[in-house]
Amino acid sequence: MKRPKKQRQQALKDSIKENPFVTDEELSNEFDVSVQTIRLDRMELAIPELRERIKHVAVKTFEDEVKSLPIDEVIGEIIDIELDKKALSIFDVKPEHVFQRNKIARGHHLFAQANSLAVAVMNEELALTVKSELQFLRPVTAGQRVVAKAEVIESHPEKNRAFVKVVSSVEQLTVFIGTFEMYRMTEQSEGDTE
Amino acid sequence: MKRPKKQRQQALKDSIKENPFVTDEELSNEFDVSVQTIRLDRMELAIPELRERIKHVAVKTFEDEVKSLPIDEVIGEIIDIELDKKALSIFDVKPEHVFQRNKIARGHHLFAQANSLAVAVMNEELALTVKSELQFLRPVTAGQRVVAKAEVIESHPEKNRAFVKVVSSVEQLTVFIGTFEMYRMTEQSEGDTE
DNA sequence: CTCATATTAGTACCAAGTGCTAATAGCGGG
DNA sequence: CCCGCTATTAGCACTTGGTACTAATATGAG
Repeated sequence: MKRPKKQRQQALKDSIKENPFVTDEELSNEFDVSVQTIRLDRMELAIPELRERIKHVAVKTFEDEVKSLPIDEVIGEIIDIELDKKALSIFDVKPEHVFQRNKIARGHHLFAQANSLAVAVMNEELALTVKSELQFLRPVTAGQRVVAKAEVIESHPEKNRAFVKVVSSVEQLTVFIGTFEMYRMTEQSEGDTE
Repeated sequence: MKRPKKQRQQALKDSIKENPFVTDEELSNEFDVSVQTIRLDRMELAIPELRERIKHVAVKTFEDEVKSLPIDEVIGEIIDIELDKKALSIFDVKPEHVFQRNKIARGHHLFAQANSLAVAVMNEELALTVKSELQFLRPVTAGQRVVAKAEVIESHPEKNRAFVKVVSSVEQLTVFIGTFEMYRMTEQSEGDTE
């Protein structure tokens, strides 16, 4: 017979993690054991019942929602902003942001934080990035907090352009510098083909 | 007597919106009516029961979570790769990648695709981006497929440096150009799984 | 074979409901 | 004052997805 109580329990854990909305009965079909066995497994693994799992997820989002809504599409949390002048955001580097091998953050996360901030600092919400130059000066690793400071260094409202410089640092040490040429999409002006 | 059926229902709506985790019984205390009245009210207002409300919130977050995860590893699907020479990937722009207002893809996704590809084309997996210059030539919208072509244009193995140029296009039309200066983290390459 | 563990079955019970029927309250109009 | 109407309340059966517990049965290892 299938001896794999351990395997089943591992698979069970994975399965529930992947889809917390699954009932014991569905699981019992999936693993071809009785519902009771699933229940025993859950007890041993200290996995709560469906409703508690769902509630947990819901509570989490509900709490997050308050935080994430105002900033919506921004990577990193905006701490301070002075429209058309400067802005500041922080981004905590977590394991999912880094290369597995050396724990160094992938460049596009730093870029995303800086670019989001550059977009946010513009007085228009519909700002697009036209050009940018980046320097990745020091590697950033998981667990570090990156503070990005954006500054509008040149503004040409008549041409719908502005230049934003973003400097990101970890504990006072500069890790990234980017300059962004931004385009303001006032009204429906399409085709920013440059 | 309190005539306010309408007021109560309005208050009920607000109350549930503010805290979806409240049971009918709690509501019946809050409004000093019977549980049945609360139920009738919910029916009239088409407000689902507690569990369904919670589930709804949970599903919403869960989907968001899955969506926001893929900014993890390689962005875009690598179609063809010739190490140290060139590589090609495609990236389908989906609703979650664009600004809600004008459906234009956020810059960091294009960057992420290009940067990921630049990293991938390097013979080392532990390649870091040092500098880069980007041009966002045309807006890309949801539903479009971005094809990125990376080419190693200069290689200095002795200095552990290489320059990669990435050109991204949608239907033959160039939308993005980026040049990346990459740094090889050679070290002594260990077990190369992944 | 025997013993422990694993699994299954079955029962009672719970929370938070739905769905339904029926009783009652309150009040306004004729 | 009674009629009729809506609003409210009560009560019961049933549902989901469980918990808690007991008991029976497999199954495998020593």
